[in-house]
Amino acid sequence: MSISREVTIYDIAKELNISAATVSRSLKNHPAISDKTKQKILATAKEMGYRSNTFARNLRRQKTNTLGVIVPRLNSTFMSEVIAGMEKVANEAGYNLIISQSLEMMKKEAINAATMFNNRVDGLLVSLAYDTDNIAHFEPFIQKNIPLLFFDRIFDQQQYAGIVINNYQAAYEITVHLIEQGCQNLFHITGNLSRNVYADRFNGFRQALADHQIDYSPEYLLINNLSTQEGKAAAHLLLQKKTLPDGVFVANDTCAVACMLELMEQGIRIPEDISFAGFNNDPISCVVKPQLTTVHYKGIYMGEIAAQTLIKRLNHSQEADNQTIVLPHELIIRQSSLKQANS
Amino acid sequence: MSISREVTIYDIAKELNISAATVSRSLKNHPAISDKTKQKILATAKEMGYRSNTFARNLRRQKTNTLGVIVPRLNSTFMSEVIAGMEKVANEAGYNLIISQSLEMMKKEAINAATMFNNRVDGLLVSLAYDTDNIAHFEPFIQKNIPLLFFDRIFDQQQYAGIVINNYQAAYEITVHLIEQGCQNLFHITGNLSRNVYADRFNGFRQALADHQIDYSPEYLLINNLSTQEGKAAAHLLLQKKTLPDGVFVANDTCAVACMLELMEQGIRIPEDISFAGFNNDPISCVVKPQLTTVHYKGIYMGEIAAQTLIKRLNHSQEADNQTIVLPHELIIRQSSLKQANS
DNA sequence: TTGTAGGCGTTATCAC
DNA sequence: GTGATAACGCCTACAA
Repeated sequence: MSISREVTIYDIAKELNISAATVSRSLKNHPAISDKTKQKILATAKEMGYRSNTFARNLRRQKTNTLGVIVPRLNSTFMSEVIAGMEKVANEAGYNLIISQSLEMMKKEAINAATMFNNRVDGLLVSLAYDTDNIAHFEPFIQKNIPLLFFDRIFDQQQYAGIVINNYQAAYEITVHLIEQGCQNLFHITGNLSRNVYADRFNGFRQALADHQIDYSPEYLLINNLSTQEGKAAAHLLLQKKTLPDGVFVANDTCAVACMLELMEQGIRIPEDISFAGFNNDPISCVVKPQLTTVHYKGIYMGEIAAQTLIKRLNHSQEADNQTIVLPHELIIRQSSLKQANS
Repeated sequence: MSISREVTIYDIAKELNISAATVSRSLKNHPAISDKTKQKILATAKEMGYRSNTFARNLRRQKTNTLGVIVPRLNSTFMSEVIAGMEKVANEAGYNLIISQSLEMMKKEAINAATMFNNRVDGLLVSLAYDTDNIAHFEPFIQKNIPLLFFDRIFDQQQYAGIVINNYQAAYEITVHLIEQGCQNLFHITGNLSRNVYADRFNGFRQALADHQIDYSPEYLLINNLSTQEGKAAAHLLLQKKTLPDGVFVANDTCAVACMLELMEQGIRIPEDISFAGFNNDPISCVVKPQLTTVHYKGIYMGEIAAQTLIKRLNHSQEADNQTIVLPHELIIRQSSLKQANS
């Protein structure tokens, strides 16, 4: 099967003995063209198998109708929900999504950003990598006034627009809940404290302790990458302590569940000996026994809002509000993972 | 901050008093250009903040370096792994990924396909929607000889290239395993039988029964959308049966776990009363108690292979083998969900 | 209401 | 080795 040349507006024009300009206008439904001409052109276009050439169009209009997305990892429950939400909104608004993952490395994030820049994305949505400590690699976007929007893992809330939840508040609430269940000896497991999500959760945790006259010591903090492996390791670390904590708040569910299961394996009773709380409301959190108390926030929704906000900024150009948007969260109390309820 | 015009190869040419052609060649490291000139050009290009214009390039070369991906849903554990794998391979090979979801609707799948076509993707990766019963909407790709590759949920293995696992074999094996554990009264829950994955799993199931002289009756088959809700509903349906099955094979883990949990809620003992087996090795399958026996196949790997295969076809043009590739799977036996082990 | 013409930034083909 | 030039397909002043 030979690859026939693409049909262009010139071919249509020639076929109908009119100008290419008229064809171009008709195809975009320009008001100045008579209905009869339009009709005729649309018909022949379809008949000849015409499809508009996005590049020529982009080249001409200096616009791509494409949004770039950079996330730490694509294969996490939360992130896949976010992406799903973004795709939905973008698709409905006629935008395409170019997606890439930094694999939690600032270096790859920078490379991805450069690729996005060269691909002339109209706007960029970013959730930062684990070790990103500056955003020089996004400078080109800022300088060229290409809308840049962070979500979830944002950068300097004051200076750069972002979509987040109130991690501080959520952590505070869930810690208070643990305290109200009778925990006095609380432990916190979280990620890199230079990422807003983890720093905020940690601060919320500390404040809750302070507000309830519970001492905090650095001994009660463990920083790891929040993976299943590290959760398991954390369990063993806990077991080596002189006094076992009676409550553990982990900054994500994956790690919380891994830690919980390993402790149970080692004979610790949950929640009788230790209460647990996680973060994210991952499906595993309600399947595990005992079920895990956690913080819920809707990934799909965050993705939708992020895409909407970016697109709005694209349309209304600069004057759109550059505020950081804080989405709601919700405590999911699952009594079975908490002390009081079962004792 | 004013948006300055983009730097082009002409600007560089003018700056250095050479021709644009030379600049173009230098930037692509053409061998015919002297090292000295190259050096000079590269330096000024960087200095002037030049970035190549993808559209102009694409327009000229009739190639986009972009792969399209259409999946049923982005927010499933399996699919996010697949996408992660694809992104990795594509990225390394210098391709971008445009991703969209059909939300399990053939109609949306068709719209997405049209968008991909208009965006001139160099190739297309597709996992079919729940209700897709023909692939007329991919005809334009086939006619234009644009490589089209199905994965996981493929179409007519004989005629169209695809990446799959041997669903038949996997289902056969897991069913035999249930039988070997002592199950005599087996039930199967699966999805739309016009999708290869579900049809094949069903056939494997039936063959295993036949090979072990176990009767099969349509009463022992339930077709639903394999969601959590339907899993729960399935549990109640089972409870209404005159005789409870002693083994259930569900075509995915999500539904299997939901069904299991609901049955346990209703007082059924797993695995003493009913053995369970699922499919996919979703994280929840090893967190749930009792753990679920299941079939594992690596989403990331499938994504990588799919992208690699497509890109290979892109490079070696037509003569590449158009065979369907069957990837390995693995039975994950978790004794606790199976009768014999505990009884 | 329609047509003309020039340019968007690159690269391929010829020349030299 | 390097330069001139002509597409690639579309859009949009400006003209008619």
